[in-house]
Parts: sequence; C-alpha cells; structure tokens
Amino acid sequence: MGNDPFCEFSFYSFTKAPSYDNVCANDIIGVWNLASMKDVARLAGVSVSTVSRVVNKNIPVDEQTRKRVENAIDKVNYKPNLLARGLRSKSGHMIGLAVPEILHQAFTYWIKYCEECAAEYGMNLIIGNTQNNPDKEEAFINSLIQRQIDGIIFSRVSDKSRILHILDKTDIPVIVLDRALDKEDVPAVVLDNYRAGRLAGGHLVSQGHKKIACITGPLDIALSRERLQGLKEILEENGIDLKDGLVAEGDFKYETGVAGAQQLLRSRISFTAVWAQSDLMAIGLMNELRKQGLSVPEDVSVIGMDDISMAEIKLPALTTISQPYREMCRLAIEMIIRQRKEGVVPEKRVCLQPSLVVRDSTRKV
Amino acid sequence: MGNDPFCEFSFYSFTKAPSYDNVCANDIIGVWNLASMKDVARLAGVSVSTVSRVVNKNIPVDEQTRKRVENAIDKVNYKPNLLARGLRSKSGHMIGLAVPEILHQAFTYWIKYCEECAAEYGMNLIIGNTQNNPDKEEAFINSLIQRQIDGIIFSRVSDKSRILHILDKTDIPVIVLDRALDKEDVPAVVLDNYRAGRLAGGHLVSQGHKKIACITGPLDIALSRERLQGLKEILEENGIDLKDGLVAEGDFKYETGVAGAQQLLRSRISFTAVWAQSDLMAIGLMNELRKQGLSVPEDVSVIGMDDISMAEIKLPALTTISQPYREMCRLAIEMIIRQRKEGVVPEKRVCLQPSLVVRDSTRKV
DNA sequence: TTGTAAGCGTTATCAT
DNA sequence: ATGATAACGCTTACAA
Repeated sequence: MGNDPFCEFSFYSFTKAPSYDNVCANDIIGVWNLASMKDVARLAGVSVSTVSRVVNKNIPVDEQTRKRVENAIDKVNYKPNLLARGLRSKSGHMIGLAVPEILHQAFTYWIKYCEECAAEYGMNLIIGNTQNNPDKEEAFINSLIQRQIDGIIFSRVSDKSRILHILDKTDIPVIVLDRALDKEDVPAVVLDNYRAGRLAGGHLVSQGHKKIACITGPLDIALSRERLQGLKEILEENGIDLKDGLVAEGDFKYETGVAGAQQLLRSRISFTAVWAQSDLMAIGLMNELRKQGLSVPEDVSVIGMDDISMAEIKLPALTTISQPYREMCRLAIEMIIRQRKEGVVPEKRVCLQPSLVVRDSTRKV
Repeated sequence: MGNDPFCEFSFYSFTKAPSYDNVCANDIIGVWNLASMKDVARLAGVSVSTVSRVVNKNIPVDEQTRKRVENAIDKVNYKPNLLARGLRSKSGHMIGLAVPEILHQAFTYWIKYCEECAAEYGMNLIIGNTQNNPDKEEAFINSLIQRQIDGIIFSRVSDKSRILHILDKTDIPVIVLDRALDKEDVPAVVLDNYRAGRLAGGHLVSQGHKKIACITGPLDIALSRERLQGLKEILEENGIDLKDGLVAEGDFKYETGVAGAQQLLRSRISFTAVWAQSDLMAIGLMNELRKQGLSVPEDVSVIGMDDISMAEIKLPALTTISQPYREMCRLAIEMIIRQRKEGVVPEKRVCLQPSLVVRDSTRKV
C-alpha cells in the first residue's frame, strides 16, 4: 500500500520553461501580455480615451470611429485589465465571502449562490474559510480591503467587535448572512427563524400531534431561541404545552441529534413527533430512534431544518424546513451593489421566509 | 404562510449615505482611502522607493531608515494595495479554481483545501462554478486572465479544446485536479485510480469474499475504467472472476446506487460484497439492499469511495477509499507557484495514492 | 544606501 | 466628438 505519495508509473518533474520574448523584469517570469488599450488605439488610429469611451459605452462616440475601434478590439482580442481598472476606479469588481467552514453543507449553499449571483453582475467571488478563528478572519478581511473589494458578506462572525473595528474605518459595504449580529448594527439578510418554528410546529399540529419534542441548536445563539419560541407559541395557540423535558439542546451536528434522541427517551415523557433544528440532527435522531426500535414515521414523526441534499435520500426522506438560500444571497449582493453604485446604504435587516417541505418522515397520528 | 419575501416585522429600506470627505469622482461613491506609500514616505521623510524596499524586504536598507519607515507604516496602518502591486508586477496574487458544481461534496473538498493552501501562500482564491457549461467556463477563465491571475486549477473541464485554446495563448499555469485530460498534455494532479480499485478489491478478498460485484462511475470517464481495471486485476490475481453480470454502471450519484442494487439483484447471480465507486452510490446501494430485506454487512459487505462526511454517520458506517484531497490541492498550488516564480514548468502528471478506511459496512465471510 | 522617474493599463479632467 | 494628460499605488532601472 505504501505511503509514498507518488505511484510508480508517474513522475513529478520540473523543467525550465522556454524563454518568452516578453519576459518581464521581476520575479514572475514569462507573463504573456494581453493587448492593451494602447494597442487598440494605435490600430484604430484613435487615442486611448476614445477606446475607453467605446469600451465603457457611457460617453457618446461617433458611429464611424466606434466601428473602427470595435473592429480593432476584435482583431487584437482586447479585454480590459481588471487590476488597472480597479486601481483607477477604486472598485475591484469583486465580492468577498467569509464562511466559518467550507465543508458544512449549509455554508456551501452560500458559496454556490453568492458565486452565481456575483457572476450575473460580472463580479468575481473571493472566498475565505475563517474556521471561526478571529485571526484568520482578520487576515482575510485585510486582504480584501487591499484588493479594493466592493463588499464583504459574512456568514457568521467569530469576533464581532474586531471585525467592525477594522471595517468601520472603511466604507466597504458589509452584509451579514443568516446569522445576524446581536445589536442589529450591521445590515443583514436573515431567515425568519421565529416563523420557521411556527411552520414546523404548525405542520405537526395539523397532523394531529399533541406530544411534541424539540432538539434545538445552541441556545446561546439567537436563532435557536427564536426557532424554539416560534414552536412554543404555535403549540400554545393550539392548546399544546411544549414540556421542558422534551427540549434537548444540540449544536446542529449529527452527533447531538443522536444524543438528543437518547435524552428525550431517557426523560420517559412520551412524544409522537420531534422537530430537530437542523437536518443533520434530524438524521442522527432518526438513526438513534431506529436503533432503539422505534420507526419513523410510524412511531415518531420527525421534521428537520435546512433541506440539505441528504434530506432527500434518507429512508424515509426527511420532511424539513427549507431556507431561501438563493434569494438571500441575491439580496445580499444586490444590497452591496446598490450601496456601492448608488451610495444608498441599507439601513436594517432583511428577513426572508422559510418554507415547509413535506416528505415521508412525518405522518398523521 | 405567504410568499411575500419580507416578513411583517422587518423592512428593507435604503437611505442616502452620509457624504464622505474623500468621495471619489466616478460612479463608485464614498470610497475610503487607505494610506499609500506616499503617505508613509512623507511621514518617514524618505522616498517611496525606500518604503517599497522596506515593505518587500529584498533590497538592503539602512537600519535607521528601516526603523523610521516601519514606524510610519504602523502609524498610518499602511497596507499595500494589491491591485496596484498586481498591475505593476503582473501577478494578482490570486489563484482561480473552476469546479463544475459547488454543491457536490467532493468538489467542496477542492474548494476547502485550495483556499487553505492558497491562504498559506498569501494568495486569495477566486472560485467559479462552471456547471459543466463551456460558456460559463470560458467567461470565468476570461475574467481570471483579466485579473492577471497567477494560475488556474480545474476540477474537470467541460470542453477541453476550447479551454486550452484560450489558455495556450497565455502562459498562465494550469493544473487539472482529479480528472486528467485524455491526452496528458496539461499538468495534472490525479488520484491513482487503478490503485483504488486494487485497494477495494484487496480488502474484500482479505475478508474472504469471492463473489464480488461493482457499481462503477460512467464508463466513458477514464477514472471509472481505471478503478474497474484495478479491481479486476486484484481479483484475478486471487483467482476470482469479476462476472460481467455483476458490474453495473452508475454516474456517482445516489440514485444510480439504488438502480445498481436493483440491477445486481435482478441478475440472479449471487454476491456477498459490492464496491461502489462513490460513497453516494454506496449509500443508495445500502438503502436499496436494506429495502429488499438484505442487511449490511451481514448479508452483503459494501465499500464506497471518496470518504465524504456522510460515510461516517450512516448505519452502518461506510468502509470506503479515501482520497488525499488536501495533499492534492497543496501540490497543485505549489506547482503553480513554482511555475510562476521560478519559471519551472511541471511536465507530466502527479499521481497520489488513495487509502483504505475500514468502518462497519464490510466484514469477514 | 537612497532618490528620481518611468511605466503598468485604466479612467477622468480639461482642452480643443 | 476627440485627444492630451494627469492621476491611481506600486515596482524597478538608473543615477547619484
């Protein structure tokens, strides 16, 4: 088996690159030069300013010269240099996205949709994995500032005060996704978590459940409390009491779903339905229930939250609460762009609605 | 429930930003200016070139002046402008990563580890989701070229000829991750897929299995064939025949694991172990087997490939073949950096070894 | 060792 | 409508 990183029938070798005509003089060797505006201008017999005007389409240019310039542009395959443009216009045409952990599926949604939407606006997305480490976060933000980034989107912040301290001295638009900062002093795009609780509870109530349990996220995080509150209120409105013994605290990960199931069963309070505040916990819960001889949904209905792709493929497929990831990202990016282009600054938080996805893990009782 | 995107107790409003003293003159409003070298130079009473020399630490500077400059740098909190630096030195200090789909877990590994390694080298990572769409791919690459990107990493390429056509005119280092191009004409970091097949087969053989089946990836992809070949050969070497009826073709996704299970069972050829060439297919396979009344690993041993996080939490936890994602990304990035800095160009492909992760889905027979 | 100045590829101001 | 020209902030010959 061997730990040798290279297999026997391949090799890893470097050779001197062929020397290029236009080698540049610093440590980076052999950069091929794209055509610049100067080249286009020379070819079209106009000045660079005219080329710029044609490229940027904002200032009137004579039809004749425009044609000539456009031809020249095609001919030399001119593409504007975004570093030069950014340097001059103070806009790198880039958006930064900071996530605490790339491998968590919920965060990959932010990455995917932020990239998608940024691309639609002709922007590139720089991502940074902060690992909930304030130092990494700071380093990432600093590199973004140095790139004249157009805006920064945070999905969670490990050290609020530090971040704001750095960014307050700039006027770089900042949006917090998903998990707003406590004081609401930074624009945010968040989910209506209270409503998520109501949705989950409402679904279970409508199925006739009366003995309901919940596995929450960390209760020091506002959104876990809001979700729980929503659940509590909808149950109360239907004359149902959410018993303290049937609330287990988790951390959104699989293992605490398992642990939560054990805790609920140990309580000896009977229940016919559980809402786990993340799909991962819901799956852990289902696996543990099954292990203990209970079947889902026959004995216990289970509802999750997030609608990760795994939710579809479990047996049974998981009923869950889905977040409008795409819309949230779009909104965040549009808020950034508006703030940069039009000088308007979003004042408060935007709150989007979750929706219920009914699959096979819940049923009438 | 309502489809209204904004909940009733929040609002989405923009107001005019306060005007800043240093508003710049174009359409981007209110950009806060970082201190520049000029500011540092003025404060330290030296020229900008001296500041540059201090910052870049490559050219000797008098201890006295260095101290003065460093103090000035701290005082004004100077950070080099990376756009200007990139423009001048023709290196954006960025690496681009093109993936076909961000939400697939295997690709998120590339994102995570490329980001991690790029950060170690002081580079930022721009990601692009190509969706296997040649036009998106081309647009992404063009934007990278325009940013004087230092190198591009592809995880799969939808249209090889087009990409190479664009990039061949540049000398931007290009590395293909994971799935090499057919002709081996682009540097690549790949897994030893043949060896993966041998590992999977070897493990099953060592457990005493003799009736072995396989669910492959798409057979028009070389790596699926290489994996299958490895499996075949190790079995042959042990006097075991991999029966044609026990090979089902899938596409790496969950559903074809289910379908593969059905196909294998329909064949009526008995088997005691299956290698699915992706964990997702392995999970589909396990679920389908269970549905048909077979248990894993009691009746059938199952081994997967990729070692995605889901593999750990299934019941039973999945025995699988893991890829050295982190090392592969590191190698790719280091190849890029060496090519850029030292002008050395990696000639062929680098091939890394997979490893076996034994969990609970396989057992002695 | 340090300063001067040119230039990277743009955009924007000011003439014409 | 178009062309010089001066920035943007940096690196780097070349001079001193």
